[in-house]
Amino acid sequence: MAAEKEITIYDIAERLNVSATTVSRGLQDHPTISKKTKQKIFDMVEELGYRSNNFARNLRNQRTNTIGVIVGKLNSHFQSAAISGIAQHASKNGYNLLISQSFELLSHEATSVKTMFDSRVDGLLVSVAYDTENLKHFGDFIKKKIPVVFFDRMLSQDQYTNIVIDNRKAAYKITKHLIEQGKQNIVHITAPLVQNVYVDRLNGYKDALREASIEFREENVVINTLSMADGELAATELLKRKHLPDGVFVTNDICAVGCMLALKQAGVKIPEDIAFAGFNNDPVSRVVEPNLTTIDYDGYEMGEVAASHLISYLNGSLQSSRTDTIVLRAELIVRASSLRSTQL
Amino acid sequence: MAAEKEITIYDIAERLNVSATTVSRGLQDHPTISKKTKQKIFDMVEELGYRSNNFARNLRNQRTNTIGVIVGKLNSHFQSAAISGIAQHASKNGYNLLISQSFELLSHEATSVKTMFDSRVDGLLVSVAYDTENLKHFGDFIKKKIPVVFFDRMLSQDQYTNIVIDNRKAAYKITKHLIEQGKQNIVHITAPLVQNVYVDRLNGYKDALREASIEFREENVVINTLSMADGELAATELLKRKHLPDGVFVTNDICAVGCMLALKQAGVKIPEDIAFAGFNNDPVSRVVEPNLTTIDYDGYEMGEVAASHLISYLNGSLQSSRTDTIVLRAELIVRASSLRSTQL
DNA sequence: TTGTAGGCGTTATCAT
DNA sequence: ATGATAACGCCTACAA
Repeated sequence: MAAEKEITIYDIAERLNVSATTVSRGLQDHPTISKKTKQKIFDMVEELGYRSNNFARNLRNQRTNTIGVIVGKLNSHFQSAAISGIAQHASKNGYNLLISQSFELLSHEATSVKTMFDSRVDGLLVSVAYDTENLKHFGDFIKKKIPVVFFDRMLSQDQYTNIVIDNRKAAYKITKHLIEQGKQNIVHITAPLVQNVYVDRLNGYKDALREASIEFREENVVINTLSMADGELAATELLKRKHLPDGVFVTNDICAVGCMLALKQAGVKIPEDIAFAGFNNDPVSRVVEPNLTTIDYDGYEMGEVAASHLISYLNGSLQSSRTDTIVLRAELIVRASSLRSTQL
Repeated sequence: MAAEKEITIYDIAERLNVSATTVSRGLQDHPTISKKTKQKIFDMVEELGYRSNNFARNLRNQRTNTIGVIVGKLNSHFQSAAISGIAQHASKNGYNLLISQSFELLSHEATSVKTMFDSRVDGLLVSVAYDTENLKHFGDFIKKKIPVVFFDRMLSQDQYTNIVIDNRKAAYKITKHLIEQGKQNIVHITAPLVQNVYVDRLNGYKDALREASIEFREENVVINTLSMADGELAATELLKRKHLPDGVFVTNDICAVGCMLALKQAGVKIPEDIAFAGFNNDPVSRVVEPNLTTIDYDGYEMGEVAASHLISYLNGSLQSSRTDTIVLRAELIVRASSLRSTQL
């Protein structure tokens, strides 16, 4: 495949009548190389169109300058925003990205982890799959002390760094808001209670109920995989109930929208009959009618923060504190889907 | 950073009392190595937890097993679906991905191309930026005969392979549909007419007008960057016109939705006053009310096809035909935003 | 069927 | 301030 021969530091050295060592050092801005020599080197680099060979360098340096990223699905608003933030920060710092998706399945995730390990990534950024219950499959990384940073979802405070939001508080705030609108029988639609994300949100929901002296009822918690179709299914289930709920808090905007649309089609008035709240501030939340009350948090920022922490570890500036938990901002955005008509 | 020493083929060779050459060959399933020896090698690989070092291999082999991907923005429905498809196919074939975004700017794109070149990717998959007018910045790749495959957007039939849809025909079909609904004064909202994608869609739009003997009018073409906000801006502009259009065909669902929402807020009835059509079948097209008529085409599939073609080149099975243009399926999806009320 | 030897391009060590 | 040398781990002519 390769046509012409690649220019190496030897070619430069030869033209300049210096050693390859000098060229190598000059390229790295080593202090012991004179300004004049460095200038000559850089000029020759330009002239010959030299590009350094990462493989030789990585082979020699035992590091790859590559960060592995594992997410559930690339094509969700939140995840792709996070990747975008990661990509931005990584490329700014000279790191390449190896991206793979788990399709929200532990089995795929484990395979990806192995691939990443075999590719010798310098570190890993992960948002775990729905059904990931423990972190055993990251054992190789622990053993080799390769840093792993989890973002959005987390399983353990102990061994890893996590970048998250305060899910419990956010869920509390949004549930409280629904209660303040006069709602008493609030259904909570969420994903399997494996991830802290969903456990915490459920707890926040319970906190708000408790505060308002509303009894928590098990049947008001609906579990699915938070797709739009799941939202529609949930709607048909709700419609069969003897007592319709008067509020629904879904842990994902897309699913909330699916549910809202199906209920509307069945003649339910939103927010009068049932008030709605979602989570994530996905663009669709401003398209659905009425606009969806939600929790806003910034995937792009979360990606940036996760990448910047990982890179700090890699650069040695944060070696000692490998188990931070960083909590990012998340805020309630009130829209028409949850407001009494008098407020509209 | 690295703790314990890595296992190499030499370690395996030593334990087995064979040469490293034999191990290397065994690992590659070379025909001249006996079945028995191969088995012993694989067993020892398992026992010692050997993983091959890509850097050494790449250094030696002069290829990277890495594919570069450049897209406009990661966080758009279409692009992330495409990446998802690419990632899937690439990983299945043992290729890594280097992903970067141009933010729809030629300047960023050119930088990315350079980075990719310096990273010595084996090939490139690109969806060019809005303002990319020529492919000069891919010159290094041509010179070195490194294959580049363009998807969705394309600039030239000659030097590269392109994976596209028939944009002209799709635009023709959807415009014709609007005309069949009785619309005569149809505005076309699109991106700068640099990309074939937008030129072709404009031509399709014109084709349909011509066929119906409707005069094409320059002022009915609105150019922006197709964001939701751009759609809102376009709406205010339309509202100022002496004669409101009775139909709008936008080359992107997100922008169409922004425009629809703003018009609705101003009291315009859709589809009675103005019928709407979009492009891409983004999920929001089924959320907005009325649901948006659009053109469906599959980003995931396009990504897969693009990746599979590139990989075929790389594997040598397609060397000769480096300039195919593959046209994928795209179909009209009619929804309420464009139907006369009698049809509803 | 297996082994020997050299090189891919870079950088660290030790020397000058 | 600069150089010679070895090593990173793998692959492949050539030899046996």
